[in-house]
Amino acid sequence: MDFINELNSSQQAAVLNTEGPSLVIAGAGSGKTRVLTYRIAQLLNQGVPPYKILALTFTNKAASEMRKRIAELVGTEIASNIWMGTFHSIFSKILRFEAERLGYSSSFTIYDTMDSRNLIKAIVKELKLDDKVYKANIILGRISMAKNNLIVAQSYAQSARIISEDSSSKRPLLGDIYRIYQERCKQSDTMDFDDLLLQTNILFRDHADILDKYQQKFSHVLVDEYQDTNYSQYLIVKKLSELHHNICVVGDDAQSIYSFRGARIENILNFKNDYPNYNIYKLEQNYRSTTTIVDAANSIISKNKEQIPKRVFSENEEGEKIKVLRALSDKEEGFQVSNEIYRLANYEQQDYSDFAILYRTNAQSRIMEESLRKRNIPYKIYGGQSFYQRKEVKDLLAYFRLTVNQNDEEALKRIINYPKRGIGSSTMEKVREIAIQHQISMWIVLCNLDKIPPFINAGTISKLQKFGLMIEKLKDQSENENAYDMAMMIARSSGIIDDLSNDDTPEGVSRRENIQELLNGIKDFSETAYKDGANDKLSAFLEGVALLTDQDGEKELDQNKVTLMTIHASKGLEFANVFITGLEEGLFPGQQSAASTTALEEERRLFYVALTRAEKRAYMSFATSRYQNGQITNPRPSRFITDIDPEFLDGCHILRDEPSTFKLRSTVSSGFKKPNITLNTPSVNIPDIDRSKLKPIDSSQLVPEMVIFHPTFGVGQVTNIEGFGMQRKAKVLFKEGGSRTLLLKFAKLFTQQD
DNA sequence: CTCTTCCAGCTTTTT
DNA sequence: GCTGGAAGAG
Repeated sequence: MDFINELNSSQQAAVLNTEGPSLVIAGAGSGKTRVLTYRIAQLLNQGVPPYKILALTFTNKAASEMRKRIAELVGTEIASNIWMGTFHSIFSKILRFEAERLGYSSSFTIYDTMDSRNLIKAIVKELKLDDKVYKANIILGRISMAKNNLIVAQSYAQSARIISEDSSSKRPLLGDIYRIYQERCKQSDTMDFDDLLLQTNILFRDHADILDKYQQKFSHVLVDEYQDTNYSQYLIVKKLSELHHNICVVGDDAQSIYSFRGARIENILNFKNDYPNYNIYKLEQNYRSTTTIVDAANSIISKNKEQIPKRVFSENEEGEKIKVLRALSDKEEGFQVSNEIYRLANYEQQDYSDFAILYRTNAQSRIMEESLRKRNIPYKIYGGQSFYQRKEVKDLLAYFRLTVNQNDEEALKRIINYPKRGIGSSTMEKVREIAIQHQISMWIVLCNLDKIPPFINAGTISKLQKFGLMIEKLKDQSENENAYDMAMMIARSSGIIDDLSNDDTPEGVSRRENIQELLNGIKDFSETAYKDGANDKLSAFLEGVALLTDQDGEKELDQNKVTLMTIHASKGLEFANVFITGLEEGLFPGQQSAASTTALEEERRLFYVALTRAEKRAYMSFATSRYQNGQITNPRPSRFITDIDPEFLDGCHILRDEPSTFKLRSTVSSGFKKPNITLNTPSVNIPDIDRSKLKPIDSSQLVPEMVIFHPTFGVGQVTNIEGFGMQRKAKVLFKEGGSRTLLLKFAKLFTQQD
């Protein structure tokens, strides 16, 4: 094991002490992945069989990266036998083995977030509830949080705290929705993402023999990014390692940035209580960044209260100070950033791939993009819609899902009328009604249309039957044909290929390319599986693909392009030069975070993540005026800039100028711009209009404070006008119905005749 | 049943 | 400023 000598002493300790509970605190840039991979290699060297090692990550990317690096140390064959993957993929594998115990079949399909949301919308509609109150996103969020905390529908309905929360938010029936949602998932033989963890917990809780089997099986459990685990994940890991106690968690509490999706920083903070005889290893030497960057990052993160004590340091050169850039507007911010990139690229021979522009929200990317394009700087935006989220890809995948699992209701609803077969929503509502009456899935209804009283006219019935027969036939063939042949057959016989080939717009061409890419991927899968003697059927492909997101990032990364991404997406990456943009109060830290200390601490950790991405140079930029949601705002510079010790900053004098500049600016702007009124309650002060004397008014004549009449919303007063031409909008406070923004291109407005 | 029109909403994101 | 969904028209 020569590689041990490449490690520093704390890294060595973390790699070599493989027995008992271990907590590895891995500061930013401290060689975390290296320690984790070497530790696994060390276990293998000690004679632990690869199939007894369970290594859990959050992303597929992290898992495949680690597998690759372990393969370099111990060979592909051994590396491929380690149980290494995301929480979701590993436990969906186990759930498929044990599905019958829970009342699912081993070929259950997986609902993505969109499927879950659509199902909730359908349930809200069926219950005839107001979808303005029962908003799908809120309900989904509540259900997801409940599941992540192991609160099943039954306990949800019994919890006093939850009942009072839901009744005070005027959603007393949320528990019923949760129960029906879960029943429907079960009936459809589907699990959502949270189920993969929740059902694993239920499996281990209710079936001691199964828990015992996996406790025996996994002699060593390792968890990456432990600070990002939620309660459900925490408990699975805890139970699995109860027998051998060989649990090793790696993470950095200072980089916990996912509480909004259920992550609990307490899991890592309280590790010492869960495993009192634990060993702690602190990887504190940062090999990535200059001392300036590391020290500046320390100076800001030290303001957080809840932390595991550590002292991250760097032995690299001091490097340049962090440059602060002030811009007059969001556009100018983009201009300054791209100018600086242009300068460094052309006069200091830096590659474009050495730059990253980071931002808090995706909405900020557009303006950055525009300024880079004007300067002819090549760039690549990460994030946004991933390949598997695209409509055409999801459509084809829905056919695959239905072929494998006919009860998959969301897949059925998605494709029964795509391509168009004349089966509309009213027909589907009838089918759903029958399904509810008989407590059966919609697919069973489709299979028994002949026995059903004639609610539906004969023509539509035959359309439904034709669709059912097509799926039935595909199902039969899928048991013999390989995934690729099946996929081609489905793409053709469903009519998807015909439908897309009629579209020669750029979007249509891109859709065809995406379908082709998916088909290529399946071909690859089939061939590899056949070569390896593995299952090459469509169902096997689907099991793997349901939990995939972007994997095609790698080919793009080696191109010479500037990287644009959210700070969240940048976690784990590094760049020579990093621009942290939009450092303004209300944006970063966000408006929402200002109220609570914990939220603010998380924003601060997010800032810490952003800053520690930089190897050589870091920039922090802010604008004194910015469009947010189509509204112009005059934000103040972020506290994150002012909180950093000024000795690390270059150009912080512009901050000292800021208060007066800001005051001046806001006085000037208030001279021509009325403050935005966002009251939801009608104001009594709006004068009435004599509705018998109305005359139409052209949008160009509209001015703030004018009282107008809208055919739908009635009398209101203009509070704000903005935009030009087609985009011109007016914000109007109506006597009844609160404030609304009207696009003047469409709105027909009237005013009183003089 | 399908297409157009008209808004409302809007952190972060993996699986 | 863009997108997705709902409502209303064809």
